[in-house]
Amino acid sequence: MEFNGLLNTSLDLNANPLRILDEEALLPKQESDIKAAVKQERGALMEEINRVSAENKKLKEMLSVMCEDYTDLRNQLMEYTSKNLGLDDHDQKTAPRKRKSESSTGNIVDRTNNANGGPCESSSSDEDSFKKPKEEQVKAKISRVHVRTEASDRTLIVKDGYQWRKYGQKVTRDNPSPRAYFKCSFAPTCPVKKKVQRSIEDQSIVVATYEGEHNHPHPSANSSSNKRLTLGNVPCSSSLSSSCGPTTITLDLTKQKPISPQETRHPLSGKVEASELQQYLVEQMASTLTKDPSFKAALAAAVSGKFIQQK
DNA sequence: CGAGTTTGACCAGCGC
DNA sequence: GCGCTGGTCAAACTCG
Repeated sequence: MEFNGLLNTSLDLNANPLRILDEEALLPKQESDIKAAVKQERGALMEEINRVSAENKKLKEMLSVMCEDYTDLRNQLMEYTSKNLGLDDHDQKTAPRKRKSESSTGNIVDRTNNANGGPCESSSSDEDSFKKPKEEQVKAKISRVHVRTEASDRTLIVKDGYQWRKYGQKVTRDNPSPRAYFKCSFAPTCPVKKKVQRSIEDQSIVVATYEGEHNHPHPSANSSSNKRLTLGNVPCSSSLSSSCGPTTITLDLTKQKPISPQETRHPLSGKVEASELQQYLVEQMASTLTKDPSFKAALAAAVSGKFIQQK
């Protein structure tokens, strides 16, 4: 995947000495020592340009390596996902019985036939296969969505367009953040449940786990709001973050930038245009980097360090 | 007043 | 069998 074509990785750090030189060239200077000093400064600045250019090139290379790694990982995920779609039954038969929980491995069970299809649904798991004999044959589809919210926002609200009724909240053992339980209240017969809990690793990320399939149309199918998180009948799950667990998707709700309708589909749904995906990812990466104060600070320190070295 | 939320109690599965 | 834990229930409460 070629991201470089989409990215202008040049860094304008206001370090362009030519502007200064142009101004200086306009000044009438007759003393030869001044000219010599200017010459010397020009040489130093040209050297600085070379250094910055080299650094820029290095950063470009790093970025392209990152992009290649991402592409590799993505391809591996796609292969893994497509392979596993047919392996669920076998895995379940050979697996040991386990407690009903996704906490230890992060795995989430999908015991149905993946009727949602496509690379979005995935994640076979061994657990849960022998327990709950009274459980219905139609076991709920389970998918997981990671949603990035403002860190200061302590509410456990994931706006996915559906209407939810909270029926419980519990503090779990392995996460100090409470877990909220929701039922779909849009249709009385809708069996879908949702669990929402903040990520233990990153409190700004809310993890929403969906169980079941809505038996009614999306309530906001015609409205533009809430479309962003709606990835099909049940919010689509796909992830690069977990190679063997449930597929997940991380969405950044802290950005208010309007998005095009194409972006409402998950990039890995297989139907989205590759160029759109590229652009989306590049925007996400750029946004993340520019928003990161530590990245900015490190960059500023590196650049200022270079200037100080010159003096 | 109805719908939604909160929260303590209860239940069932699991490990020891 | 007991204790721990996650999931659910339902009465009390809040809010529009």
